[in-house]
Amino acid sequence: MARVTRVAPMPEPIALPLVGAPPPERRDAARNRELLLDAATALIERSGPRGVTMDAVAQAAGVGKGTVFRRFESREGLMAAVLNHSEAEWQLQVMSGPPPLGPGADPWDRLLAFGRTRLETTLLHAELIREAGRTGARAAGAYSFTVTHVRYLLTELGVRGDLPILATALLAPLELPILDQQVNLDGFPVDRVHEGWVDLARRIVGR
Amino acid sequence: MARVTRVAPMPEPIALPLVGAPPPERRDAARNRELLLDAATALIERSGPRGVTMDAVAQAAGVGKGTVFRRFESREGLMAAVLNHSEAEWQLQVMSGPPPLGPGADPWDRLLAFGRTRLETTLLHAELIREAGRTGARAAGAYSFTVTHVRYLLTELGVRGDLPILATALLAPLELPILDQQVNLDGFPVDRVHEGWVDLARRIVGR
DNA sequence: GGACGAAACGGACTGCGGTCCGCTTTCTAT
DNA sequence: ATAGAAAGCGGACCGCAGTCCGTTTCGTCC
Repeated sequence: MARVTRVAPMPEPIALPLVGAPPPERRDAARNRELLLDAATALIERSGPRGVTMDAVAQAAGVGKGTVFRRFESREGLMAAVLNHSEAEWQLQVMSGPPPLGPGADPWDRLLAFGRTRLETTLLHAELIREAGRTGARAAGAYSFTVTHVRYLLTELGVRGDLPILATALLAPLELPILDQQVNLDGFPVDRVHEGWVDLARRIVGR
Repeated sequence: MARVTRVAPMPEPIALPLVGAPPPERRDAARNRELLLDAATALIERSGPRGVTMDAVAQAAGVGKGTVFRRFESREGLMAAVLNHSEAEWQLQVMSGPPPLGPGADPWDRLLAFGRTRLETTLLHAELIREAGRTGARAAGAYSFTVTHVRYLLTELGVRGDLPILATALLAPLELPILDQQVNLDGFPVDRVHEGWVDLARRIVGR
C-alpha cells in the first residue's frame, strides 16, 4: 500500500507542541485508538450497538481489554466516540456545506433545515445515542455545537431574550428521549413531530 | 403494634374482581412487594441510588434475588417504582391540592406553578431519575400525567395548534438531561433556567 | 546505540445485573 | 378438609463492564 518509488520524501509535518496543550499521544496509543474505533464501527454495523461487547471489540482490534478502557474510559465512552465520528459529517454540512443547511441562506431557512436534519440524524443514530448515554448525546462536542449554532441563528433572526436558554428550549424536543417517546411509544408520525417543532420555532422566533 | 382487644372485627373489604382487570396479586407477592419497596427506599436514603445493589435490596427485605426481579423486572424498574412513590404526592398536589398548583386558580398561574414545582421536583430526584433510566422518567405513569395536565392547561388558555406536541415541547426543557446540562455542567443558576422556561411558556401561550 | 523513565499494554480477576429451574406457597374447586 | 394447579420463591449460575498490576513498548537524552 505504501508507495514504492519515493524519490524525495516529503518532510513530515512537525507537530510543534502548543504550550498548555496536553502531551501528544504515543504512536502505539494512536494506532490502537484507530484500530479500536474501526473494529467497533464494524461490529456495531453488524450487530447493532447493543450486541457489541467490550471483549469483542478488543479481540477484533487485536488488543487487550484494558487498552479499550484506557482509550475510551467506558463502554459509553467508546459508543460516544463512534457516534461523534458518525455525526462529524453532518456538523460539517452545517458549518460549511451548501445552503440552506450551510451558510449563505436566510437564517430562518437555515433554522428549518437544521431542525429537519437534526431530527433525522437523531432518529437515525437512535440506538447508538442510547448506548452512549449521558456521555454521548450531550457530551462536550456534539451538544454544545448545536446550542452554539442555534443561538447564532436566533441572534441573526433578531430574537430577544436569554438566548442560551431559548436555544436549549428549542433543541430539547429534538433530543432522543423525547422523540423516542413521541415516535415509538405515542406513535406520532415523524412528519407531525416535525411540524410541531416548526410551530415551536415560529412561536419562539415570533413569526 | 396490633391492637390486642378486638371485640367485633371489621369485615375485610372484599375486592370484587373487575372484569377485564388483571388477576389480583397473591398475598405473598403483595407482601414481598411492600417489603422490597420499603427496603429499597431505606437503602437509597442511606447510600444514594447508585450505591444500592439488587442483592442488598433482596437481603434487606429478607427475600431471594429472583423475587426482586420478578416484582420489578430490572434494576431500573425498581428505581422507577421508588421514584413513582416519591412523586405521587406531587401529582396529588397538582390534581387536588390548593391553588395555584391545584385546581381553582387561573390557568396561567397554574401553569407557572406547575413549571416551578416540576423543575424543583426533577432536580430533587435527579439521581433517582437517572438510575431509573428510560423506564422511569418517561414511564407510563409520571410522564403521561404531566403531558395530559399541560395539554389541559394549554386548552384552557386558548392555545391553538397541535397541543400534544406543544405540551411536550414545553415539558422537554424540564426533563432531567437538559436541566442537568444547564445547571450542573453549564453552571446556570436555577433561577435563570426557570425564568427562561417562563419566557418559553409566554411565547408558546402568546402572552 | 544504550540506557532509563514514563506511558501503554494485556489479561486474569472482581462485582453486579439478570436468568433459570427445582421447590414451596397460595388459591380454588370439590 | 383435601387435592391439584398455578403462581411465586430462592439462590446457584452466567455474561459482561470495569479494575489492577506485572510486563512491554516508546521516546529521549547521553
